[in-house]
Amino acid sequence: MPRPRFDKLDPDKQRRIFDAALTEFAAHGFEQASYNRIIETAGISKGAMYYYFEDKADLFITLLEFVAADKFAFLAELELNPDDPDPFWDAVRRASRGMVDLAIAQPELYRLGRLFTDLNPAVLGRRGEELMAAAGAMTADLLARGQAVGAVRTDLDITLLGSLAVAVDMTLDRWWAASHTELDHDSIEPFLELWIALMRRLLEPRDDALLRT
Amino acid sequence: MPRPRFDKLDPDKQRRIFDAALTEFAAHGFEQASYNRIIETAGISKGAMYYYFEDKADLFITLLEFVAADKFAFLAELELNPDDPDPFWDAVRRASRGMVDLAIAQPELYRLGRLFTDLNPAVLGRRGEELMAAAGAMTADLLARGQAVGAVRTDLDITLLGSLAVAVDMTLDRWWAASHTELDHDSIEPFLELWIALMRRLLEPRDDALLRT
Amino acid sequence: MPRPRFDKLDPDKQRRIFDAALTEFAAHGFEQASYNRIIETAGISKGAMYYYFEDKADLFITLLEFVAADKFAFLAELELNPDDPDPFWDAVRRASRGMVDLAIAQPELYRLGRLFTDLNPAVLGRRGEELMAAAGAMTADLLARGQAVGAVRTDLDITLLGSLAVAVDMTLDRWWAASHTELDHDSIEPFLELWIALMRRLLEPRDDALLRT
Amino acid sequence: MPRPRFDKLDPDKQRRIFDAALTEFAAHGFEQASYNRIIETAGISKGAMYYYFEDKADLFITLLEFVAADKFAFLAELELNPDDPDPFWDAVRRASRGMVDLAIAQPELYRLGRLFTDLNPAVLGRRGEELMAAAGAMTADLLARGQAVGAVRTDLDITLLGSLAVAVDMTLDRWWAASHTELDHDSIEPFLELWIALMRRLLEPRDDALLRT
DNA sequence: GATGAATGAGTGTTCATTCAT
DNA sequence: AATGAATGAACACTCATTCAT
Repeated sequence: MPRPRFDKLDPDKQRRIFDAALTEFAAHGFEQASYNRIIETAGISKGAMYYYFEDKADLFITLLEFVAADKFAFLAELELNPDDPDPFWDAVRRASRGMVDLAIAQPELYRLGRLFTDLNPAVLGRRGEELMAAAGAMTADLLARGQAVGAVRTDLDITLLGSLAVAVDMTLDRWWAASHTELDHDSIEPFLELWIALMRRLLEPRDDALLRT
Repeated sequence: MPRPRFDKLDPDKQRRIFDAALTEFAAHGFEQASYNRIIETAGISKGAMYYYFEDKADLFITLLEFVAADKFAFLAELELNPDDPDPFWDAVRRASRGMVDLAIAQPELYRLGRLFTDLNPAVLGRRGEELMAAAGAMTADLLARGQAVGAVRTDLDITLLGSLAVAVDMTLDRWWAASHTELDHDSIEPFLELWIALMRRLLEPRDDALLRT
Repeated sequence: MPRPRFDKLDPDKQRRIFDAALTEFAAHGFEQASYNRIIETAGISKGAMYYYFEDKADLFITLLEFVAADKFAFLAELELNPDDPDPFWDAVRRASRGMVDLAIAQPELYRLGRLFTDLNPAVLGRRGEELMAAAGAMTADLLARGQAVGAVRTDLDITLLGSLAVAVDMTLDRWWAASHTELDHDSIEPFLELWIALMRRLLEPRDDALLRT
Repeated sequence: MPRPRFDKLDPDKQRRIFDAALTEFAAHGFEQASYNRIIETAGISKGAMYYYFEDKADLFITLLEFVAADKFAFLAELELNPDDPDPFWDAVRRASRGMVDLAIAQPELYRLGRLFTDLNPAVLGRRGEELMAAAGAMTADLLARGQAVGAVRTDLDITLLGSLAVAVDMTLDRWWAASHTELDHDSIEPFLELWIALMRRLLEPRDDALLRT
């Protein structure tokens, strides 16, 4: 249960809990994170924590949901015209730049997102699966709109396309992070170009059409 | 050090240890795996285990090395002619089929390999880094040979290409495993065609050349 | 940190913990003492113990601090007149008798103090060093007051003088304990005379002045 | 049992065992030393080690005996004339300088000696007590000869005098080691003067004679 | 609503010693 | 005379969670 109680909690305590959780989860991942440590850092009592959250997993996905909420907001405002793929790729580029900025400005938050995609959804139970499904649906929605304007191939399962896009995205991020430890604003633009170019390679329609599953 | 003593151990016990370790690591990953549980499952005494392996990490990478040993053997026999990319892709297809067969026949072993690519090399110390470096070198070697026959683009960092290939590979595997829970031999061939087609999209030279890093 | 929670603990449990710790530490020293054994003897759960004390070292120095607290209290009340050494030696004699009484009445507590002087401060971290420094400062203070009234030589490093006094003290204690296994009140007075006489030999000013370091 | 077998062992192995033991014991003390580590460092088999030495304690005191053997050799050659204390103190000074040289040249060996004096003889059993008694007898012998020439007071138990001398010795050593981390040959001579002066204070006959026990 | 004391199985690892070969 | 495989209790410490108050 999302524990509606938590919504009514003193916002300051909410923030302290989320901050502590974010730091701990970002630093150690879900399984290695210590719930005790989070509770201690948040400066909240153990009983209270278990009053607000069922357990460690509950806190984790509540945090994820909270963070994910506005990540796909831009989708709602995205307006595209049929047969003109370019605005679609521009939107993708803007979204992508948003992620890069996030990675620089709030690396912990960014790491949390990464954690989520790597995670075995089973350990988080039904709510985890729901969240994953929601994220998948968002991606699928974006891709479907790309398909509508002819930017994205239609010969493959759209969830597979989504997974591939995410995988390539994460690989590029890791590679970029590894080769640019100091944040280097000049290299962001070319990186985004590379990013888009690879996405287009993967996603654009071409004459090598394959099985539709 | 893999504690050379282990080589001389009664093969039956060797197998029991490897089996127990494989099951545990495949099921929980390195960090979450319980060494105690492995020891208990293997039916060996604690002292004996520490007589054969320095610690949990030692067992883990020993197991990985053991498994990885023949994974890239096909590379040695790979002979290619200049300006003829097709044999390269055939070789890639054969290697890929080998992995798929493994995933079906020995899913735990296959999962172990997956663990490896996700792993933070830091937790395994120098030997872990060496193993990762070796795997990276193998991939880079394969790609370099692809470049030599014109099959693979030369405008990107070769380790990035390798990471992308691995990422796409794993995504496809996961997707295929998810959609074909019952092992379904008929769908393997089209899956491999898809696999190759996507790899070519990513890796083949084209006129969208980008930054060389 | 002595985990302030401990102060609020049921006094009976406090005593059981301190008793168990005192017995174990006095019998085996810090390193050889078994924290598990202490916990078991105290009849407390493992988690509870770690709730009250950070770790084995924390319990140990908390115990030491507790014991040391009133050991040097007499110093505060010590009033001496210039150029009259005798009251100084009387005070020293009284303090010394206090230690001897302690050794008879609570030998374990006494042994704990002994442990402390032998201890390598490194194993206890900063708090250990602080405690040792405090004890050293107390000794130095006492000696400095002895110097002020002409009872103590001024030609040697005061910390060296302190160490020598402690060493001679401990040697005498050991010797006396060894030769008087049954507590024998009649022999205490002559022992104290010997004690003072040897201290005077070591500490009093004489014409054999040496290097000042 | 001193395990006569050990005497017949290949001298090279003897040395390897003693070297390994010396290093380990000097570094960690008797209790914290790891017998396994010694065996491993010595490059000898476990079974062999237990063939030569009953256990850890047996190795330890065998090593101590071996080391102590020639420490008091100078006593045999010491010739003194009645009523002339000076040659006695000269001999003491020479012996003392020998110890200082040892501390500089072979600090591990020196630390071993220190270990011994600090040790609770109980943990080493009867042989340990014998060794302690022997060392005590040597010291007593030296002091008795000092008494014979009027250099040493005769009003105190000679074993107490010995213990005091050892305690002061060790305190001075520790202090000197602490204040001269870099070995500083110029400061050795004044240190020896201080050493002798303090010993004389403690040991010389004076008119403050006390109880004879 | 909220506290924090309490649990005890769990972690990975080291230990001195034994004994069949 | 010598090997080295094997033991399993012991070590200090962490864990997520419960529950009486």
